[in-house]
This record gives sequence, C-alpha cells and structure tokens, in this order.
Amino acid sequence: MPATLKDIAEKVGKSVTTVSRALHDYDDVSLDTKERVRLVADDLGYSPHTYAQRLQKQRSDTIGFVIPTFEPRLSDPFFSEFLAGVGNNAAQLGYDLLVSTQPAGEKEQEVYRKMLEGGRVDGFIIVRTRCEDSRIQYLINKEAPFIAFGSVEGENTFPFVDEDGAHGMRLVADHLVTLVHTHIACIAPTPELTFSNLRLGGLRMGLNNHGITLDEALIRFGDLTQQSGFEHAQDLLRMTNPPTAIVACNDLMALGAMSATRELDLVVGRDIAITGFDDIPM
Amino acid sequence: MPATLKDIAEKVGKSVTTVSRALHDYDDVSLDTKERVRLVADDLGYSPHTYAQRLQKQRSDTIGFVIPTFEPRLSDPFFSEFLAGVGNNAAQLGYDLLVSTQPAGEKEQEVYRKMLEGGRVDGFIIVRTRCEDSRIQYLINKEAPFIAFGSVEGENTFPFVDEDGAHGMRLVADHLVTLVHTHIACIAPTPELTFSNLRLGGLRMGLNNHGITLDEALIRFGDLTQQSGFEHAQDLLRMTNPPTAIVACNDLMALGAMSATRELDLVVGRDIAITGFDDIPM
DNA sequence: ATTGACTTCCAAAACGTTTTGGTATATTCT
DNA sequence: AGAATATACCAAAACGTTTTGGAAGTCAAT
Repeated sequence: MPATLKDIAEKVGKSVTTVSRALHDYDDVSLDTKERVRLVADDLGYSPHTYAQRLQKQRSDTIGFVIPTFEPRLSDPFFSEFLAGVGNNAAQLGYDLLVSTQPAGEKEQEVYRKMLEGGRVDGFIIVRTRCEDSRIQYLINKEAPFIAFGSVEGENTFPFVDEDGAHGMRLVADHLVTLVHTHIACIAPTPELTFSNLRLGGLRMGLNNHGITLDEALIRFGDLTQQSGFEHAQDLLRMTNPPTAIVACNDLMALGAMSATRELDLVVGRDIAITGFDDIPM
Repeated sequence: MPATLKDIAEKVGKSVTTVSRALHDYDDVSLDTKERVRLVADDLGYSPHTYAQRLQKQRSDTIGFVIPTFEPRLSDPFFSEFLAGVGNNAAQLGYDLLVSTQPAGEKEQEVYRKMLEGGRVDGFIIVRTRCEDSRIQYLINKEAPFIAFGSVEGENTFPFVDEDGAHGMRLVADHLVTLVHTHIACIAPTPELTFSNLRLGGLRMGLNNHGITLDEALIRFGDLTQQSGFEHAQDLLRMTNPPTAIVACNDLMALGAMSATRELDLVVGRDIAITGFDDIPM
C-alpha cells in the first residue's frame, strides 16, 4: 500500500496538518520538522494521492480533448501530430490530457457534459470547428474554459488559433496558374467545417485574381479520408472533360487522389497536378 | 456548479445514502424512490464526481502507458497506431488511458512509481521490452498488474503478447534468397531491445537454412528512427563492396534507408533490395 | 403479544488531501 | 509584570462518493 500523510505523521510524531504544510514548505513549520518530514517522506516513497488532491482542490488539472472522428483508429496523422504536441506541452505544465474520440452528433455534447460535470476536466481543446458549432455554444454557455483550433461563422468571441487557410489556397491557385492550368477541380471537406469554406473561398478568390472562375461542377465534398479522396478523384477523372489539376483541401485526400490517378495510369506531375494541404509526414 | 448527490437528496427529501443506492439500483430502495431519484438526477444533469468515486473506491480505472521515446513528438507511427488501438479498447471497457513519454533511463522508473503510488493508475501497459527490463522487474516486485508487448530474456513469468519476429525474418531471408541475394546487410535496433535479438536471430537462421552466413560486419545498430536508417544505409552503401540487400528491422529505418539509396541515385527494387517490418501506414 | 421476515431508509465512517481558525509556548518590548 | 509579537503546532471541516451496520415500520405466522 502506498504511503499516506498519516503514515508520515505517525512516524514523525506530528499531525497530518503539519506534515502537509511541511511538504508544501509553509513557513509555520520549523526547519527541523520540515527536514524530518521530508526525510521520512522520501524514505516511505511518498507520493500524494492525485485524486484526493483533486477532490479537495476542486480542480482536475486535466484538459479534455475529444477527437471528432468516426474511425476508432487514429487514422488521420493530423490528429496524432496534434495530440503529441498538445500532450507534451500539457505535461510540461503539469496538466493531464484526457483524450477520447466521438463523432460529431447527438452524443457528442453528452461526452463534453460528462467530462465537465463529472469534474474530470477543467477545460477543453476543440478542433475541427464547424460553422455552427454546438460544442462551442455549449461551453460558452457553461462558462467553461476552452480554446479552439479554428473559428466559427460570425463573431468569434472566444479564444482560438487558426492557420490562414485562405491565404494558403491563394498560393496554390497562383502556383497552378503558373503551370497554365485552367480546368481545376477541388476536393473539399464537408462545408459544415469552417476551414472547408475558408480554403475553398481562398482558392476561388486566388483563381479569380487570374481571371479564372472555379467551376462549381468540379467541386466535390469528401470526408477528409484517403478513401474519400480516392473516390472523388476517380469520379472527376472519368468525366468526359476531366480537370488537369485537382486541389485537395488536406493531404490525406490528396494522397487518395494520387492513388486514383495511378490506377488510371496517369503520372502525377506530368499528366495531372495534385495539391494537398497540412504537411503531414507521409 | 455541477450537481452532487447532496443536491439530489435535498430535492427528493431522502438521504444521500439512499440516493446513491437508488442510482446504483440497489434493492433496498423502493421503486417509487428510485423513480423520483432518477428523475431529479436527470433534471439536474447529475454526473458522479469521478475523482470522489475513485478516491472512495480506491481504484483509478486508469491504465498507465509510458512511451519509451526520446522525442517529445509521436514521431513513430507504431506508437500512434498502438495508442489508438489500446485507447479505444480501454475506453470501451470503461478505462482511461494515462499516456506519458519518458526515455529509458534513470527517471523512467520514477515515472512508473509516481503513477502507481500516486494512485493514478491501476496497472500498466509496457512496450518495447528490453532483455533486462527494469520496468518489468519493478512492477513484478510491486505486484502491480501489467501486460507487456514483447518478452524479456530468460523466463517470462508475466503476461505478455508478442509477434513472431524470428519467423517474420526467416520469411524475409527466404524472399531475399529467392532473389539470389547473398551479400545482405541488416539494420537492427539496439540489442538491448528483446525484439532486436529475436529478429536478428531469425534473419541469421533464415539465411543459414540456405547455407548463407550473415556477415557480422554488415550488421548495424540504429535507434529505430528514419534518420538513423538513413545514416546507416548511407554508411553501408559507401563500402567498397556494398551489400545488395538491406534488411531493416522496422519500417521507419527502412524508409530512411530508401532515402539514402535515392540520394546515391540507386533505385530500390532494381539496384538494391530493402525490406522493412511492422506494416505502418506510410 | 411475540417472533420473525421483509421492506425501506439513514447516520456515520471512510478514502487522502488541504484549509480554516484556532491554541500554547517562547521571546521581545514597554 | 504585563502586553504584544513570533513561532510551532493541530483538531476539525471540507471535497463527493460508497459502504457498513444498523433502525423503524409493516405484515404474517405463532
């Protein structure tokens, strides 16, 4: 059995209070006592009981991170990269990260509620923000702390960070135009996601700057997976007048599109241009 | 403020005990009371306070998973795949997974000790087992529950699962011999890792079966990263009499080796054979 | 009228910690 | 000598749960 404050107290011959205060270096404990307490604590290999501390302190020192994915697997490298980054920083600051996956929908809010009301987390990190985001609505409403990666439609009266997806897509447009493409397709994520609109909008505007209008018939909405990039690309390439360039809004769908072209014996970079977005290791 | 049992008790006009028992469907609570309790609980959006429960129950319902890596990032896809698999199954069984990274060494055991004695976890999952594994020693000694992915040298008197690395490597040997390779190099992980020896041994035996002895001068020990595969492959290919095949003991090093060959303008599959192990998505 | 069985309820203790609101003793200042 | 100040300590309450060991009431059988 792990040692408790009580064990130390008994061994040192002081009260639990004093031992607790000694370990926290309060100045109403004599140096002598502090020394003895620390010695005994080390000796017994004492570690404070985390859950007792959390209960008493009424804070969990834990951040909730609910990955909005259908797959039970961490199939999108974007998430594992993100997770690693956040997880390590959190650890460094003395925070735990409570990770869970839950597809957007009915049960999603319940997951947030349970974590919050169960006292398991102090706040959240939200990713893949949606134009109308019920998670954000809920948390603002509950006055629960959180930070979002991505924005929502309308006013963003909450803390968030974001990349400039529109700008990135304008660069993509510039690049493709330099390569004299005019018949350009785009595979975007579902338009419910804020960044889908931002990136699509960026592309549209980027092309406009060069006097090209993005053909609405060449816009497809996928679900960000490789599979979906594959299917939509296949579909696009089988058209009677197929595009010469496919702009994927994320790397995973771009990879899927590349597989599709390969299957039709086209060489990427020669017969067709394909662009991605995210810079995943793959 | 989240609702507590006390809140429910007051609203229903029963004791906290009764409310607790009602929610747990004990049969010394009348159906009528149970009904009322459940109604009020729903109404208040009650969720039990996780840490209070854990403190009282003296169990954390949490599994510890310490990733033995130097990188703070989750750079090895093996880990993210493993993490996703374990994490989701744990969640399904009502367990949390407490993840942390800590390179093998001095502080490693302290991390395990803190998690265990701090009451934060009930047991552990151990990966990348070593021939002499201090973590396993420690946990056996503490009689703490754990399961290992991989074995140790000598008797394995603890639960573990493993893949048959030796067999896999024999298949690799068979394959390479079929392609009439005889001058074969191997990039293995540090021999402290059990699976390094198993796989290396498997390769050696596989080649022996065909009357070929693995040249000890062509064995290199890397650290499982792409970088290290790159460096060792470069080194091997610059020898006066370079190998015609490189067997990497994991996929990441194989990918590094492939980069190295490409830099020397060799084509993998034509000028040189390279094999990996693990089947990571990349 | 007692006994026993059954139903429904609950006060109190416990888990391990931190904080509050003290007390007792020694020291220093008038 | 008495008052004020410092120093070192601690009992009890609190955080929100679950479990223990009953108690009180009803009913049926003796």
